Amino acid sequence: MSDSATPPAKPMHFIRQIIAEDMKTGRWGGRVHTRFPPEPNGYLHVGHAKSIILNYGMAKEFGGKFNLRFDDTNPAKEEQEYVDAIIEDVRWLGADFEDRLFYASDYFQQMYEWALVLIDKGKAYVDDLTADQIREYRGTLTEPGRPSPYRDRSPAENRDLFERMQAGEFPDGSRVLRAKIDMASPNLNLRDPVMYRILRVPHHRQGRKWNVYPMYDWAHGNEDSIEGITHSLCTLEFENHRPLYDWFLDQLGIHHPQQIEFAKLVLSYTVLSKRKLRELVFGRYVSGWDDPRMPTIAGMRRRGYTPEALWALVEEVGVTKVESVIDVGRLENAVRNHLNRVAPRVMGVLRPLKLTIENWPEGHVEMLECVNNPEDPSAGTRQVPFSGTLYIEQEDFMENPPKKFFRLSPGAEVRLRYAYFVKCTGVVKDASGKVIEVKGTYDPATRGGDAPDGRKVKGTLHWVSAAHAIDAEVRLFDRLFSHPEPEKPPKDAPPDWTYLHNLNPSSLEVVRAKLEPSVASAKPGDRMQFERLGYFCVDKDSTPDLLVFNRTVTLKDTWAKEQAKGAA
RNA sequence: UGGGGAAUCGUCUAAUGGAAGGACAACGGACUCUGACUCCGUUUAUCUAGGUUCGAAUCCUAGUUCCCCAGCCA
Repeated sequence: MSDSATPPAKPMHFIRQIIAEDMKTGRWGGRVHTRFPPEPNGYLHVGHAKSIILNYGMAKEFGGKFNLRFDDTNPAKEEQEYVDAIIEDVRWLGADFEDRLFYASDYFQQMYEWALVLIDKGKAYVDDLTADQIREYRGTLTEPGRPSPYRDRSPAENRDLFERMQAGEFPDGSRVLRAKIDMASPNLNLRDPVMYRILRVPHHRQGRKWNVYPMYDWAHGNEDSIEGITHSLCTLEFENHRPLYDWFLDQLGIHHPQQIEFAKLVLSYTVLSKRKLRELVFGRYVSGWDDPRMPTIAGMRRRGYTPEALWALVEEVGVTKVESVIDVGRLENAVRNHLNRVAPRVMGVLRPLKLTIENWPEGHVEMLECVNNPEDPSAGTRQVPFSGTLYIEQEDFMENPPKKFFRLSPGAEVRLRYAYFVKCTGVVKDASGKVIEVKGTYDPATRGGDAPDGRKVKGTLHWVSAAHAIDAEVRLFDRLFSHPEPEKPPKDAPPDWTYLHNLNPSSLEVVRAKLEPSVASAKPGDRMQFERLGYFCVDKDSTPDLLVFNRTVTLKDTWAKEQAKGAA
């Protein structure tokens, strides 16, 4: 086998395998057509990102098509705001649905006619039982259900009643249309599932045209069939629904896609259920759906995560039927990996400490050349001003340093990145004894950062020139929850315990930072590395007077880890 | 106590009867004008018990654990 000519093959996860096999046998006439079918009742999160990337990725890989389809079958819950947000998120991920933006509600007429077909075949009936009665008649997990007294109405009567349901003659909840399947089935989904309910409310796209709205199980296969979907990918909890998906399509005798279930992506240190995400937003625990601490796509985008990183993560964790929890560290790592390659570097000081160079010529300023991205020579260089009054990071100075502290301390010499070697000669303290200024001297021979005498220093510090630095607000984020599985109650949980008790009280810290002047022209959405600190992204809250940054993710910090070990 | 799924390093994932491999994490080291990146090395796994086989993560039998299902939500 040749070595270099063979690109690394993508892992043959089971869905890729099924599709590859179908392509080989020509099962769908050489077609692959997938879809992402969100309900517009909330924002998309990282779990949806997996589904989007999987669906679009398979279509793309096999030369097929991908649809975005809103499953807007429940007007009571759905809103245009969510439609708009979802479209933006799907596009941002790079999932190109071209002109195939669809709405389930556009198929309501066709579904209605198909329902009449089932009625005429004696496979569906109108039931007058109340919701409670239906539940009671359904039986339990271990006992079969009983037939509704209305189960054997004639097709003619059912047709009349169903048409009058749609005509608005009956109140909400008074009747439903049910499929006539098997009240004794061990699969509860097959015990005469409801196909339509009366909901005399306006639909966000259809207005008042409909008084009956289809249920998921009835609608979904129809939608897939109408669009010519070949592989209908969904999550594990729909496995129990597959027999019903198949039953409806078989009864109708229409195009019948294959439903395939996979395990959804779950992340540690966060929650992903729509209900809980809503609660975080509307309970004001976060600033909104796009709060950078949220696992929503909008939140991740605002925080500075990239689509490439999300794609890499999804490819790395694979696609299986095993329910698993992905360590959020893997996501962060994927983000670092991508940003390391593409993010320009700048210097910024998050917690400024004044450093005065005592032997620096009064008023003198030098422009120093700094590399924009060592991983990408084509990114070039920039000039950064250096002077005798600087800011360095507070944590880069210690008056009484521990062993292996390579940074500045009295008598120690360090390099200021791209600038000069500096030796600490003293400190200035305030009345409380806190160090408020560090004094030092520089070695003029080390301009650019190299000592001609071959002398080495262990530490290199980032810095900004005080007179030239710009101020910025920087938002530092920590995990929203302090527990890897925030929904899991502790052993001694009080009765009123909820996952909100695991909210991390210090997930947000805001600091005033000093940044090198080249950053002044940055625009919202711009991403960059602050050297030695992490990756940062300009936030939309920025004003002409003040840039606001979100810390996307820190750099790996083995020194911090070392210290944590010492502290423990 | 019905039905449907799933069990492989700490985590995620390969293997399709023929040497249990990779990624992340952890640990140790090299390199370094970012304690970053990169590179090298180390530790750690087939749910259990039987069986078939020259050979089992894979096949068979019995069991165990976990997840999903009793919405007029999707």
